[in-house]
Order: sequence, then structure tokens, then C-alpha cells
Amino acid sequence: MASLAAELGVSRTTVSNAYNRPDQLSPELRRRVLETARRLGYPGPDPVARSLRTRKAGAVGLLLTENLSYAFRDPAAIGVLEGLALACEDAGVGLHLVPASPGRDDVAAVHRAGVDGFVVYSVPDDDPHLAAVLARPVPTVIIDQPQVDGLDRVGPDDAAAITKLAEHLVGLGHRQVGVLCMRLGRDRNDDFVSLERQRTAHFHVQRTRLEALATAFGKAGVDWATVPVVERFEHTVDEGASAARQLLGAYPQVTALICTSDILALGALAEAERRGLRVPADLTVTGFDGIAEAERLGLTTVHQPVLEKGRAAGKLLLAAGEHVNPKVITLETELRIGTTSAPPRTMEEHWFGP
Amino acid sequence: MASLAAELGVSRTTVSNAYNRPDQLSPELRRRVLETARRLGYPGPDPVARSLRTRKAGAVGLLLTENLSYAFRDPAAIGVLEGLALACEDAGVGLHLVPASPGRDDVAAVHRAGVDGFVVYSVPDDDPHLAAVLARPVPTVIIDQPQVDGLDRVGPDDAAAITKLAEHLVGLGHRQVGVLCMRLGRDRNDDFVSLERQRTAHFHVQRTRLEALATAFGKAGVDWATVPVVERFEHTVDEGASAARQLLGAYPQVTALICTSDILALGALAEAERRGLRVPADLTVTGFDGIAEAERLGLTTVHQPVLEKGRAAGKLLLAAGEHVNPKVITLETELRIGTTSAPPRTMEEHWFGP
DNA sequence: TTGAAAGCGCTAACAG
DNA sequence: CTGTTAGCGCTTTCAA
Repeated sequence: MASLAAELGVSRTTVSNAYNRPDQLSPELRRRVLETARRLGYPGPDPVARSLRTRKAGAVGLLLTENLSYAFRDPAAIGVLEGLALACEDAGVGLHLVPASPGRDDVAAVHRAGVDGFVVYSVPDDDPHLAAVLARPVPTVIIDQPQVDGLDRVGPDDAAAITKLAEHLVGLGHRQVGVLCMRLGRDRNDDFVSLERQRTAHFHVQRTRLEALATAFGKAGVDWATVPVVERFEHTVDEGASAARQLLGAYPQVTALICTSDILALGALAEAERRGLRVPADLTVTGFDGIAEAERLGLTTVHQPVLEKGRAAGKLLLAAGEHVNPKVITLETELRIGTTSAPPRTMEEHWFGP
Repeated sequence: MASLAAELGVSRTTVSNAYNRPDQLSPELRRRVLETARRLGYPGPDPVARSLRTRKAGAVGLLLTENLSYAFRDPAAIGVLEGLALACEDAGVGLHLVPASPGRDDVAAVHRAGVDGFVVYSVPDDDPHLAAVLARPVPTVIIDQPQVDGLDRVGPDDAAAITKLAEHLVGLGHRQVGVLCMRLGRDRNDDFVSLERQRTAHFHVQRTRLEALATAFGKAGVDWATVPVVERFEHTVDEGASAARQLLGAYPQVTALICTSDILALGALAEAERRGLRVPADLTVTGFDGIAEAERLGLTTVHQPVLEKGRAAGKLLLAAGEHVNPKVITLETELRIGTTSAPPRTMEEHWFGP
């Protein structure tokens, strides 16, 4: 840039202005500057140097628990991403996806990210990447989890939402239920879950849902300690199926499988079919999220507006500074009763005969 | 950082080393530095300043033609994104999604992006954002389109791939065909496409496919000038249906609809059903891409490895500098004959009786 | 093992 | 409308 200014016989300010403040320059001079720039192969102001000077990176960072690439396999995550991208687009800022695998504790990528703020999507409360984000002096908005005091957050009222679902099942007559849930901590436990582990789960959303289920079924006289809960580290349809297999293998008397996500529920449905169980006649299956495929299959689930979730988080972050008090946005959820929930076999027989 | 160094009575270099070169420091001193940093609320080296100094941003930019958010609605685009994210993750660099709507000619976001290179995915050859990317002194890899001399590119051999498809249809006996294609330029033309527009399309992939179809059907004695081609700006299932409606409304004698993407083909199938046309008995429909839903429905299509496409582009970019000559990676495609293609009605009658 | 000096490339005041 | 001055916060020789 210096050499450009020299060549033109003007100051560097003028060159800078030619790019950033067209109104501070005669159009003629500006034209000359730009043309000379092209001739000399000057590519325009360096974005990094500009960011350093203006203290604006023009991008927001996104941190998520899963492998970056995995986010593109989960329809709910894609919805969140889309909403967030929408908000960024409206504001003309970039979306910087931070590479952060759950295994690798390499936090450097968080430190290296040149961003004006972070959106953190569904990470455990003890995630080192999260700690690294919070250490940075930029605003942060959390989607779903964890809950951090003093931080903006966007998410559904998980307890209320799943309570409605539980009441639906209780109303149908289910008392012998089983639960399939997503990972409860950073350590892998593809197995049944102790009460202790449920209580101390580092994924707040899962913990809350389990607690709310325990309360709701407790009111119906079910001792939660007797309810089998199976956890899966990977969040895929196949793992959902394997979890269902594990649970039903040990507790064949279960009449309803409550899954904390639609993905897991899809797997449970597949496993039910494999075992020759009719849904909902022999087994009730429920999900959570309301992804498109679940709706297509008529899964009973709790629908949440994932796109809106991402967009709200983006807006909140980009408006940061305008508000002082931390904001919490609670999204509306809706219990969608599909064709995968019905009274348990025994009740059905009780009502309608065998 | 200066104040930290002062407080500690050491130089700034030492503080810097504490973060970046642990081996250049006594562990004891390093511990002291880091602890004092915490106490004073020093958040660690500023990433932007560091980038300025090291000339490394630790991120790659992604430019795509569609609205950022739209990329999350197209399964093929999601696949590319996933592959690219995978490559970035492996290298520990961020993925910076550049906001660039097709309408808005606001190129500033490209200038502002602090990245070490760009991946450009499927943009028209006259896209101003592309020009802005090329003006920047960083390596660039193109996925699919456009073809730019001297630039790395990853994509399928579109001509060869669609020629196989055309030969399949010719072999079945189709001579009266219609084409549904994606946008051919930055201007909106939701209508039939003249030969001139086909020839001068700014989206190289679409142009190539049309040309290859013209050649293949020409060999079979079909005058391409008589073949109706309908274009759609938006790439959605609904638009595919509307395009099919427009084409079949004007050319009901058509026996096969060739769609340049699975998304459009899905719409064509919907429209066929709406009209009471049986597929493939009354109408043959083909796609391109091989997305999951298409496979599920048994669509005859050309499958391409979208994830691999994204990953290859990422690797190529991140290895840039190691090679001098521009590299072109051609991906394998596979014609997948499903249940949506069959001999045309008249031929079928000819062979099997009415 | 540590420190001093020298910028990376740019823009925001402010003065002319 | 244009130029001067002063850093933004950091890392990297090189010398001690």
C-alpha cells in the first residue's frame, strides 16, 4: 500500500479512503487510485490488518460438540446451522466453523479464530473448548446447553416439553417404560445409566429431560430407579437401534421407549421392526425434535423450531452490546402425537379385549 | 500483553513464548506467566494480531452461489460441505462461510474474510464474488464450476456422465424428451430456454450437460432444436414440479423428463403423480447427483460422490503450495438405473402389445 | 533462557 | 478533500 501511495504521489490515507470512504475523495482521484492498484497488482486492503485496526473481524464463530462434519448429518443441527447462517447473512458477517472434535482437547482452534463473538451449540458444561471461548473477551450466546450464569441462551423449556410427553404416555397407561438418551458426558458409556450418572450428567439438556421424566412418572406411581435408561455416545440412527436392542433385550416387558431425540427414535423403530414388534400395538416409541423424517413417519415427538433457534441465537449475538442483562429466549415447543404411541398391549386388551 | 510483561518484570517476548513456545521457557516461569495472566484477566494473544504477524489466518473461506442458508437445504450441497468440513477438521483450520447472496452484489464480505484460501463451489463464471476472490492473493480451489484457467478444480466429468444417461434413454427408445435444468445465468429465467441461452450459459456445468445431451440425442437422430428445455432459478422440489408442469403442459407428447438434478427430478415425480401419469409406464424421469432420497425412491440418476468432492477440494487447498501446476481432480460417477426409467409407452406397446 | 528492536498492513483522529 | 501522526497486539530475528 505504501508503494502504491508513493507511485501515485498521495498519502496512504488517501489510498485507504479510496477503498473505504469513497465520499472522502474526488471520484477522479479514486478512479486513478483503483486503476493504479490494479496495474501494480495491489489486491486491496489486507483483511487481517484491517481487522486488527478496526477491532472487527466481521465473523461469528460457531462451536459445537460434535465433529464439525457430523453437524451435517443431523437434521436438527442442520436446521440450527441454517438459521444461524440466515442471521449472519442478514448482517453481512461470516460464519466461522471452529474445528473442535469431542475427543481431541485441542483448544488452539478457539484461540486462533478471528471472530467478534461465539455461538456455542449444545456442549457439555465441562468442555474445554467452551472454557476457551469464555476466556475470550467477546460476547457469547449459547444454544441449548450448557446453562452458564450471565450468558445469553436460546433453547426450549425442556422440562415442560418432555413433561407433556410423559403425561401423554401416562395417560395412555404406560407404566413400564424405557429411555434411550444421548451422551451424558464426555466419557463414552454405551450402556445402561445409573441414577448417579443421570443426576450428574454434564449435558444439561439430557439431565433435565431425564429429571422431568422421573418426576412425571413418579407422580404416576412409577419408581424411577426401576426404569432402564440406555445411553449412546454417537448420535445416529444405527446407535439408536443398538440402544433399543440392548434395552429390549434386558427388559422385554417395556411398553414404551422414550427417546430423547428423533434420530434415536428412528433407530428404535427400526429395531422394533427387526424384532417383529408392531408399533404402536406392541410398542410405543417417542422422539424429540420434530425433524422432517420423523414427521413423515408419524413419530410421536416434541417439535421444536430448530431454524428459529439458530436464527434467534445469531440475532442475539449480533445485537450484543445493545442490551446489558443476559437474555434468555425460550422457544415454543409442541407435542405432536403421531401414530407411534398408543395404549400398552395389556391396557388395550383390558379395554378392547384380546 | 505489555502490562502483563511489566507486571511480571519480563519482556513481551517471554509472555509470547509462554503461549506459543513452551519449550523456550522454564516451566516454572511459564506457570507464573500464565497464572498472572489469569489474575490480570489477560485473555491470551489476540488472534487477529497474531494472524497479521504470522500471515496465517487458520481458516479457509467457502464461497457459494446460493444464499448461505440455502446450502443447508440441498442434500448435495450438504454433502460437499460435510466433506469440506472433514478436511478442515483434519487440518485443524476453521471453515469460514462467506455471506454472498446471488442477488446482492455486495462483494465486501469477500474482502473482509480473514482466510488463507478459498473454496468456490458452483458459481457462474461472471460472478462478482468470484472475481473478488480471484483478486485476493490466496490459493483458490473450485468445485464444479466455473472452469478457470490455472486454477485447481474438483468435479465430475459432466459430459461423460450425462452421455451415459442419454445413451440409456436412447437405448430404451426415447426420442421425444424434455429437459429440466437449473439456472443458466445470474438473471432469472423461469421459462423455456432458447438454444442461444443454452450455448451461452454462465453455469458451465449446466451448459456442458445440455451440450452433451444435444450431442448424444443428435446421434440418435433427434434435432435438439425441437427439444424443450425449461429453466428454474430456484433449486427446490417445488420449482422442479412447476417446471415439469410448464413443460408437460406445452409438450404432452414427451416420454422422458431429463432433470439436471435430483431435486428437480423429485419435483417432476410429484408433478407426474399429480397429473395421473404413471412412472415409468407413462413417463420416464431421471435426475443427477444421487442424493439419499432419490435412491430411496429408486430414481434413475447419475451418482456422484459429493462428500468426496468437498473433501478433495479441502485437501487440495490445504496442500496448496506443495504443487505448482494446477490440479484437476475428476470424480468417478456412476449411472444408477432405478425404477423411474423404462421404454416409452409407444415402444412398450410395440414390444409387448397395448 | 531471555530481551531489544523492528515491523506485519492498516485506519482513525486531527490538522491543514 | 488530503496528509501527518500514532498506534492496533503480536511475533521474530538476533544478540546477550
